[in-house]
Amino acid sequence: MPVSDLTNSAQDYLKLIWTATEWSGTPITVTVLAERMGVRPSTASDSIKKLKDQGLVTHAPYGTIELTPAGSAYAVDMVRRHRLLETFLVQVLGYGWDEVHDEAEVLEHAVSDTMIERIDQRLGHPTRDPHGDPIPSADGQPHRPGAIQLHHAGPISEVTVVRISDADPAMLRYFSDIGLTPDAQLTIQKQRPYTDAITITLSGEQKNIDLGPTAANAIWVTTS
Amino acid sequence: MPVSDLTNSAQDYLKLIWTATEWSGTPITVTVLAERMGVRPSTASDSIKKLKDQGLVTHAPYGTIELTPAGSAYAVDMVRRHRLLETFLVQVLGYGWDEVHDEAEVLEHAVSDTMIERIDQRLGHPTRDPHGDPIPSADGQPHRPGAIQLHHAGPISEVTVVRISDADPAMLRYFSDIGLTPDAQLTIQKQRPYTDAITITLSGEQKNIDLGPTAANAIWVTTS
DNA sequence: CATACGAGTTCGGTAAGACTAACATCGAAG
DNA sequence: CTTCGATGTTAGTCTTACCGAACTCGTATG
Repeated sequence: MPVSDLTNSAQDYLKLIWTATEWSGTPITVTVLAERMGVRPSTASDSIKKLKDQGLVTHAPYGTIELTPAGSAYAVDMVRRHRLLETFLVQVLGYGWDEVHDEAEVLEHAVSDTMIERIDQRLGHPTRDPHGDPIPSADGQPHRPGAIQLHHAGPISEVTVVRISDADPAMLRYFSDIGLTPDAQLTIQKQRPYTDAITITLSGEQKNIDLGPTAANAIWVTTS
Repeated sequence: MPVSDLTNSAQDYLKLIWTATEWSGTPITVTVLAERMGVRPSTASDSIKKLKDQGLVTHAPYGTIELTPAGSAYAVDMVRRHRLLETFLVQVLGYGWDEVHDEAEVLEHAVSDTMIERIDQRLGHPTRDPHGDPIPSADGQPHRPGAIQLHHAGPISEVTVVRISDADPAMLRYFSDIGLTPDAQLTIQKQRPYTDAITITLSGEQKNIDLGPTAANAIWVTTS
C-alpha cells in the first residue's frame, strides 16, 4: 500500500511524529503536534484518533503517541520524499538551502513514486539533504545516534556539525552568511553560567560567535 | 492575485475550459466538462456556478460557458505550468512524452511561482512542450491559428505535424514507435469515402499508415 | 490530600467538493 | 404544436479537515 493511499494530512502527521523523535528521544504530545501542524489541539486530537483507527499510531487517551511499524514505514517514506526533493531543488534548480523547505513540504505530497526514484537516480542516490539530515533509503531508516544539540554539548570540545534544523529560513540564511553549514568544524569557547548563550569559533577563523538558545538548539553536532 | 488563490478544482476547470477551445473554436458544454473532469454533470454544474460567482466565467443557465478575461488569465497560467512541467520532466528527468501528462496534472497545483520561473530559466524559455503544444509566456497566450485536425485535412496535401494531444499515453507510445512526432512531415494518401480511416505516409518512408478517427483527431497539422 | 489548572478530549458546526435522485429546460421530430 | 429524450439544475447527503466551546483527566502544589 503506497503512501499516496493516505490523505495529505495523515502523511503530515506521521512525518511530524517521526521527525520529532528522530533527534531527541522524547515522544511528542498532542499540543506540540497541534502547534507544529498549525491547528488547534482539538483538531490534532481528532486526527490522532483517526490514525489510531487505521493502526498507524498507538495512543491511549491522555497518553503518549507512538508510531506503529506500519505508521513508521509511511513516515520514513515521507521523510525520504521531503529530503530528496530538498536536495533536488538545491542541486538541479539552484535553490538556496533556506528556500527549499516550504517548497518540498508541498511537493512531497504531489510527486509520484516514479518521480522520486528518478530524482534519486539523477542525484546519484544521495545520503544527506542540504541541511545534513540523513535521507532514508527506499526501505529502512538510518540514524545518527551520536549527535547532540549544540546547546547540550559541554564546553571546550572541538565538534563537527552534523545537521541543522530546516525549520527557520531566516536562521539558515544567517548560518550561511557566517559559514556555519553541515560538516563545519567548530570549537565551543565557553558556556556562560545563567545564560542560554553559547560562544563558538569556526575552525580556521578566530572570530567568536554568540548563539542564543534557538540557534543552539537547531544545530546538532558530534564529537567524533 | 496569484493562481494559487483558487482551489485546485477551480484551477482544473478553468484550464479545461481554455484548452477545450484552444484548437477548436466551439465552446464547451457542462456534460463534456463533467466527462473530462471525471465528475458527474451535477458536480460540474455546481462548480460552474461558483466560478461564475467569482467572475471567472460567464454562464446563463442552460447556456454556453465562456471565460472572462480574469478567468482566462488564470487558465493560461495553469496551461503554462502544465506545459513547462511536461517539458521539464522529459528534458531533466528522462521521462517519455507519454508519461508526463498525469505527473504534470498533479504537480501543476503544487509548484510555486518561483519554481515555475526557475524551471523556465533552466530550460532556456522553451516555446513548445513535448507534444508540440505552445507554452504561453508569462503574460499573454499565443495560438497557432492555421492548424487543423488531420481528420479534417483534405487529401493529397503534404502537411507538417504541429501538435499531438497528450490525452492518451498508449496512443502516444504508438506514435513514437512509428516516428510520428511534432514537426514530422507527412502526406495524406487518400480518404476513403464512408470510412473514418485516413491513410498517410511519413516523409522519407513509403510505408502507408492507416489511422482511425481517434488518432486522426489527436493530430493537428498545418499545410504551410 | 484536596483541588485548580493546564493538557487532552468530545461535541456540534462550517466549508469544499464530491455523489445520487429528482426536477427543469431545450429543441428536434412527428 | 406537442411531446420526448438529452442536457442541465437543484436539493439533500457524505467525507475530510478544520474550528470553538464545554467537558474531563491527572498531577503539582499548597
